[in-house]
Amino acid sequence: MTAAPGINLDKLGNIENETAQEWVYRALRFAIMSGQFQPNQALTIRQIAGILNVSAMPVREALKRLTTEGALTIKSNRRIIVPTLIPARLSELIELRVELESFAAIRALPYISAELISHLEDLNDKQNSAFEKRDFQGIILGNQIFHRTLYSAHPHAVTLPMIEQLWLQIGPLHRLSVAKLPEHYTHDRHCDIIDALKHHNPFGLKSAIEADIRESIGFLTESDLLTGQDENLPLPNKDYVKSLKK
Amino acid sequence: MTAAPGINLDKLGNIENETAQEWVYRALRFAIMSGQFQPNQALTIRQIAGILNVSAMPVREALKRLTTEGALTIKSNRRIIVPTLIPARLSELIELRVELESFAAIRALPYISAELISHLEDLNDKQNSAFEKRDFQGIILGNQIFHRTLYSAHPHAVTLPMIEQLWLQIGPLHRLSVAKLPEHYTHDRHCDIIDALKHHNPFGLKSAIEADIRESIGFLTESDLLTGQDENLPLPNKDYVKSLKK
DNA sequence: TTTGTACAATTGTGATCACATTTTAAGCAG
DNA sequence: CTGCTTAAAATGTGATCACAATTGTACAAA
Repeated sequence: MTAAPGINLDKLGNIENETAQEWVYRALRFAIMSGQFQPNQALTIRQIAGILNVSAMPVREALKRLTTEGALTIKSNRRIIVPTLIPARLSELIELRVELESFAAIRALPYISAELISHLEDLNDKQNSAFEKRDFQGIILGNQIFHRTLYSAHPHAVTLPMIEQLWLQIGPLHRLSVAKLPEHYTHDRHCDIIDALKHHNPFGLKSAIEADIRESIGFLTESDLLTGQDENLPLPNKDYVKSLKK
Repeated sequence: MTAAPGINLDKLGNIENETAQEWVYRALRFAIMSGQFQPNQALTIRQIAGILNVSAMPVREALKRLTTEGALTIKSNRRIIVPTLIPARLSELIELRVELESFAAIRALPYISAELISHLEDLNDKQNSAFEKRDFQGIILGNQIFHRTLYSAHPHAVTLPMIEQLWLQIGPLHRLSVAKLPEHYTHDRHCDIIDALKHHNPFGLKSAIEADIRESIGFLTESDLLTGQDENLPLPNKDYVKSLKK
């Protein structure tokens, strides 16, 4: 944990042969996905470089990559900020999460082994204990590891990178959603998921995944949202269509 | 069109206030998506910089971004190449395309206007004339514009960037698939799509989209594939799961 | 207190250089 | 012609500098 005005950034352990740029990218990605950045927060190259003790070069490449993934936004003045989600966009992201994660789970179903199921049960136990301890970070990460482990069972899971991209885009709201979770948490949907896996039941799996997603963040669409407009949301716009008509 | 050993790269027109990096990114992305690069082809920073007449800096950022999107692959020796798709992976990408594009089309359905439908008909006419002229580039781009226009009808189409990411990943095979298209082309699926739009029929829309995708590239999975193994395909692997078990 | 202006600091971008590693080419022996 | 060694060229990465544009701040005028 590093102290800096407004930026809360962990230094991740180095992987051998890893470039500095890759390391910075992982650190920033981890921070965003676990909800450590606030919406509308500005990220500057030199500041991050100072915190992570590298030159500006690796940082700017990492920021550009995250911008491409929709995790960050470049404003018109070229400043890089954490995007603010408008409700309509968040709603679309959640619908897409339901679609993609159901798809990935059902695709992984044929590859689920008994060992993997017991492993998922372990992961779920850990997350439940994190929940009891009100360890928000543990809840967020535990939930991601659970889902990632499930979808990764498929040997060619091309869907997983896209799902993680959605997690990234919703990331800045994650801390808020987890803080509000106890109000909406009624049933352990992960158990439903595991049950569906045990019975090789694709329909039950799909509905359990959907319920898990909606109960964890779906309620955010109805209120609670920072409604600050973002001038540079990378939205596919009607202007594009109009320009084609001309 | 620029002459260079093995690299066929158009210079796109500049957009006002566009950074050099963004311009290079668009040019490379366009080239990949329209199938101008061969699988396994190496792309070097200095060579591209020379062709586009910019310094190395914008090029490396653009290449990094495309790597993040799965459009390019970094080999273990850090060289950047156009990835070679193994059949299993291509098959997964096609399934995901069907899923995502059906989803995007149905989501766009409520926003379809009469003008948009007539515009889609125009686009389809253009593509058909490109087909008669055996203009491969025109077929590829026309098909993408048709689909992009349809999905963009939704004002918050968060799905479109992901769909384009899939097009990017399949890009290197596009030229091959279009060249083989006449053998498999039997019916104008775009007309089916437009009909479904006119009747506000989501089920017909979904099946038309699916048929369109499968008939355009689906047959590639059965043969024709360069089966050269790629040592660094960014596959979510079982090793990850195993390492979690440990 | 509020408003306006000039100056200083900060920002992202692009270019260039140094360096370790890898690839290619050349040279030579068999 | 083949196989091996060695030198030269090329490559990606990281650091640093210059520059235009933006932002922040201090100070003066109302």
